[in-house]
Amino acid sequence: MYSKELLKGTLQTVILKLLSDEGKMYGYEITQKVKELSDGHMVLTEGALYPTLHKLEAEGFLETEKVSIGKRVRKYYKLTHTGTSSVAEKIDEFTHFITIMNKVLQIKPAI
Amino acid sequence: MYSKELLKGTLQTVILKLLSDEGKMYGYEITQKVKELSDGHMVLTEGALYPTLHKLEAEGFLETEKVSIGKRVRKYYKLTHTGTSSVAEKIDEFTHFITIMNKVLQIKPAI
DNA sequence: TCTTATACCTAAGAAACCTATGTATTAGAA
DNA sequence: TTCTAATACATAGGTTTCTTAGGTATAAGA
Repeated sequence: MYSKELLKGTLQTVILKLLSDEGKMYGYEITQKVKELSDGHMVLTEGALYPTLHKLEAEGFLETEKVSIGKRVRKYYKLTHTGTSSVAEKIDEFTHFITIMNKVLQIKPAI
Repeated sequence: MYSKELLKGTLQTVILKLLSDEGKMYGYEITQKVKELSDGHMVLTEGALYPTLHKLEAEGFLETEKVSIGKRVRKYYKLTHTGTSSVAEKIDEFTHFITIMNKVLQIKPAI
């Protein structure tokens, strides 16, 4: 089991990248996709996910579309233009961070 | 400029690894070493560093030795036995974290 | 019928960090 | 010689981000 502390600050990047790849997703779908891609190692709690989605929407990175599925309402999120242009930047930030950490820790690049 | 949010959770790992390599260091020395190794990209603020050092000491990972330099007192930190055996574990946690993030973000391993 | 999965959400608190501030010594430049 | 920058320690208050815990409701399957 590894420290969840390391995940801090990565949630926005993960959400934006997934939406960039998938086009549009709803909250629950994002939690499942993350679980799948990480082989169960990364689990997004809803208490972290939903506030972050709302924040990204409020800041203009995401926009929503409500879709009725029977009596239930799904809320789909997709990238705005601003959101789209921020994805590459977020990924770059992350890879840069890893590069620096590898230097500071003086370890071989992680797989 | 990259987000400082990503650094959260890495400070303990950085401190323990540096002390593992260097034997003993004092606080100010650690800030300088990190700046040097990261080519100026990572800057440890004192408001983050000192509380973390005190915490690691209180938890038994570090022990201290005071050395007088003229009228000034330097506080050297070094790993305890517990601290030494935790270093590899911390590094493993970090590399595991990167592996998972690369999967989730579906990007090529960072340099 | 009962449990699990799906699907949304918020509130309260913890943890880690930054900013700002304080104190004091030493070295170097003007 | 005086002033600034570097060295060296430390804490207080605030912010951000996350976890824990709880709430509501529909749908599917045992």
